[in-house]
Amino acid sequence: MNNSPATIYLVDDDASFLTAVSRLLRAGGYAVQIFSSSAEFLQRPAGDTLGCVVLDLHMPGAGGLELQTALAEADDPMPVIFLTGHGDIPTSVRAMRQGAVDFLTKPVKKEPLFEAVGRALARNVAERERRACLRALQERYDTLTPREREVLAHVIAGQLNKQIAGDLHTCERTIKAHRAAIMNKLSLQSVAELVRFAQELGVPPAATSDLPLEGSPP
Amino acid sequence: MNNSPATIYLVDDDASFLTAVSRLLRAGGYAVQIFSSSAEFLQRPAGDTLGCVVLDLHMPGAGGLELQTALAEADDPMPVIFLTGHGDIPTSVRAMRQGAVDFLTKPVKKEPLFEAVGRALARNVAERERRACLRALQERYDTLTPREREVLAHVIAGQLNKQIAGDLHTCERTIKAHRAAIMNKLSLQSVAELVRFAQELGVPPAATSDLPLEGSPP
DNA sequence: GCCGGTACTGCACCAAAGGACAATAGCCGG
DNA sequence: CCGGCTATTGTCCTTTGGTGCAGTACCGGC
Repeated sequence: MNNSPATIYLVDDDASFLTAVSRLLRAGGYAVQIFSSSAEFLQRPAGDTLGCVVLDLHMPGAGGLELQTALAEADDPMPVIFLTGHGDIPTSVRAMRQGAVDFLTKPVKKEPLFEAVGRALARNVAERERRACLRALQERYDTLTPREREVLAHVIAGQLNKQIAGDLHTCERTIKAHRAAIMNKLSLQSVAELVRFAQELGVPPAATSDLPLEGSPP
Repeated sequence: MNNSPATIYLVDDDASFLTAVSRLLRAGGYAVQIFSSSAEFLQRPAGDTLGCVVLDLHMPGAGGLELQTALAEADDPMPVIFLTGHGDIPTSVRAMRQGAVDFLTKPVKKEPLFEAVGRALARNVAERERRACLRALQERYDTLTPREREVLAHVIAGQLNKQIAGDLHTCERTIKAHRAAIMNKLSLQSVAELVRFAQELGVPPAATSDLPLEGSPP
């Protein structure tokens, strides 16, 4: 199943524990990188590989929860598994609420660890896929000129070319030109696809001055 | 803040605990209903009020986690808070993973309980709003005839009337009629709105036989 | 100063969508 | 058996959308 290189990032201040767990994980076919503090982990070269983080809770400097918070703000956050010797229920609850995949206690047995790692990696795969997809869409959107984006916003609001022209103080023909450019650049065939495209990216529809009154006031 | 009647459903097999906590919650301005077992709670008259559930973990019959699972399958699930005397970390993790709002331990202090209840109710409000919105949309969708739904699926796939007619083995005029009926019944003005409508409801676009080949093969 | 990109605009033409009016056929309940 | 609903189809006409061709204007860079 693991044809792509999955890396487990182990962060713990207990050296003997690091070696023991890393040996276990490597035996399971994972690449492992070890860090003895939060700071050390945060300074790692920013590789963009599939992986997850296994965190101790109590460490000198920033603790596990702080590190988790810091990680969550990355633009490509990896799933976090806690693995600690001195956990309590409130802490585990907080960790889970902040999105941890699991919260395990030392000494850890093989099966729960591997089960958690498996789930974490599965989640990371899904998230990465999702992000890659969004990035691809965003890249296409970025090729649009500012004016085209305005027109796009009005189109996905369901406005007619005529209305858009009114709102943007220009003529219908111009809107048609922008519209054609938009569909070309995004290589879409229909308004339906365009709406879904924008929906995915969270592009908001234009505030429609869409009162069903005939004729625009001067 | 609580102008709508929020009800807390307390489920615990310890009678003295029930009275103590219910008194505490009532003093905080909540309506409270108490149950001494999972079975008793599940047999309550199905009221549709704003509320949340506070569950003990260990009870005769179905335990808290089982009850949580059962609750999650209701069509109007209430948020769950665990409140137990004999919890451990793995159980709290499981509870949180299954969507619990919080996992508290006895004896419980006032602030964490009220904080959890507040969050649970806030979540319930948001969920109910969301569900009400979806129900409203679904109701409108339900007024469509089967044929109209087929047409809808093709429209939101971005197909032209002509193509839809081909796929449904009928003529373009008929599609236009259905389309008009759809827009009327749903009181929508544009394809863009229609696409968003369908998206919200999770109506899938029709599998488009949309190969850009001119002329349909006989 | 010329080039290229962006925005804007006009005219003409065709395709697609939508509304008005009308009609046929099947099915169901009273 | 009839009236009402759904599904279907037709014709005619108008409005919208999309495209080709053409031309103007502004702006930043080589």
